Amino acid sequence: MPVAPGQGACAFLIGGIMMSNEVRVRYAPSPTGHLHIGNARTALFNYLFARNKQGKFIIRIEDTDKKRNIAGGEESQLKYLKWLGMDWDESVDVGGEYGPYRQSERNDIYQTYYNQLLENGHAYKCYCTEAEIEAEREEQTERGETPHYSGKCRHLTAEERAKLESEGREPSIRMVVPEGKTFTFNDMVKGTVSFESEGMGDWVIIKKDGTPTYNFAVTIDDYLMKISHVLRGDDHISNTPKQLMVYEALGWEPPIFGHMTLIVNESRKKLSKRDESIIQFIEQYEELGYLPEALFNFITLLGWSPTGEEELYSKEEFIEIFDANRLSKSPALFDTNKLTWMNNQYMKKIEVDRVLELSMPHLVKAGRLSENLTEEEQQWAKSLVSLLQEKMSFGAEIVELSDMFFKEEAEFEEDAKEVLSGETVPQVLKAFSEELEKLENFKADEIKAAMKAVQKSTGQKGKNLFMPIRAAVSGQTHGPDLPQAIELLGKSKVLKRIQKLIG
RNA sequence: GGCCCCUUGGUCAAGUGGUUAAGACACCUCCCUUUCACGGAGGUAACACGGGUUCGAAUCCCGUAGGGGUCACCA
Repeated sequence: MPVAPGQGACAFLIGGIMMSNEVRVRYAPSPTGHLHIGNARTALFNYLFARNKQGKFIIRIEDTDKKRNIAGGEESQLKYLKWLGMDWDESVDVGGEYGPYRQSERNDIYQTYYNQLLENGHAYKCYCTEAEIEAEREEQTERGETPHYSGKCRHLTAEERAKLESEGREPSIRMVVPEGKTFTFNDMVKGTVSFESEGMGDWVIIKKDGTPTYNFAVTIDDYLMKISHVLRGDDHISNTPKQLMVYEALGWEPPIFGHMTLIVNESRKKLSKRDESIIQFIEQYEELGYLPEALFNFITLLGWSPTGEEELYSKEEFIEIFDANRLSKSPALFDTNKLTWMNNQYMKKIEVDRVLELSMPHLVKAGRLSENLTEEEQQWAKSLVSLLQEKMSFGAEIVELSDMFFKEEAEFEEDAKEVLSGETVPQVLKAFSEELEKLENFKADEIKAAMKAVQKSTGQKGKNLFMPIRAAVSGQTHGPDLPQAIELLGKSKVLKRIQKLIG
């Protein structure tokens, strides 16, 4: 069966031996910052694709721009990939047979190949200075042309080169862009995409400082690391022809490319790091007490959809059902609202102890609890979390949800004031406080019984019974299960609040 | 501006020539619960526009409009 160009073969014959073409994909972060949701999604789809195909998932660190690398960037990237639940087969930390996995350690490798390109005439040294190029660009712009390098160093003679070098000029190396050529590839998500070489301009593959540029390093590495599919963000699509021309110049078979849409913000633009409408770093979600499995689930459903109607999946299920053909072609907006809902779905299902773990740091930070709790306090905190668990969307929410339990006095909302102005309220509260006084243990079931007693003695029931009590005790008309909330509040605080109202 | 890509409810989205155009979030209503919440049942709401092709188009083709991406010795 013939295979479409650029499709790559699933299997091919070498010397009569059937070699299976293993799926090898990579996530290639540049350690310039923390793990971003957009990058996390790219990593996630690569991971899912690899695991679904029983292939390899590789992480390569793209640190060719020394100026932009930040301390701890690499560790942070790996840490949060792991936190989200991913694991990998080859990388800087676990090694692998195609290393090194840090581009800054592969300079000698790049050298081999740019020398090859220099020799076969696909690349040349360029002695232009930054100022010269800038001037050229300005001229072109003034003339209304699309700025691109003119290629003036392309045909330098050996003498001219020697002269420029004797002036102390450091060369960069540029790719010779073939004229009148169309680069076409079959994109896994977009279908057939093509670019004309016209107007591209001979681009730099090696900077003056000797380090490779992104498009060059990526090509060499992807090939040498036997990457079978390059699944990356849409913003890389216009880099593809540059990379294709390197593959071609070196006589290599390119991988299959797939360009996934970007995640956009509320104004439908690519997320910028400065965007404040959306929390952008995975680290921040961890800090806020989100669940990694929920985030994993949510991000996977951004730009990809399963066949059925179910939306909640575990990592294992996603691996099972992942199909790159179902990647969306149009950009997705990050809907915080839905993430919140989804995280709550997971929150309701996990063990109380885990919710407690997610909540404690926030209670401590808010000054509600101290770090070292007595056995009794620990128990109380656990009950509190357990009571609020089903309402929590993420850990940090515990602070506002538990507000009423930490205030000496209730703060009354408008609705609550209205409830408390009811005619029958005083008698209900009075009766209730008398019932509470009698209680030995002050446990939820006793409290519930006390309410029952109040109902009998006052004749008030339903809303007329519960709302005044809730409002008096919490200052609100909404909240968690009343008897339990009252138990947690504690006898003295509850009585004090009620007595204050009935004078 | 050049090049490339995209366009189904407010949002995420299913849909691959014939459907009453799924489902989820959000919103609204009702039911359940002696309160609240949970849960359950309903509801409002979409194929950007204009031409073709076809017996038939959200689906195919061509335009138009809108949006986005990218144009570095950044990745």
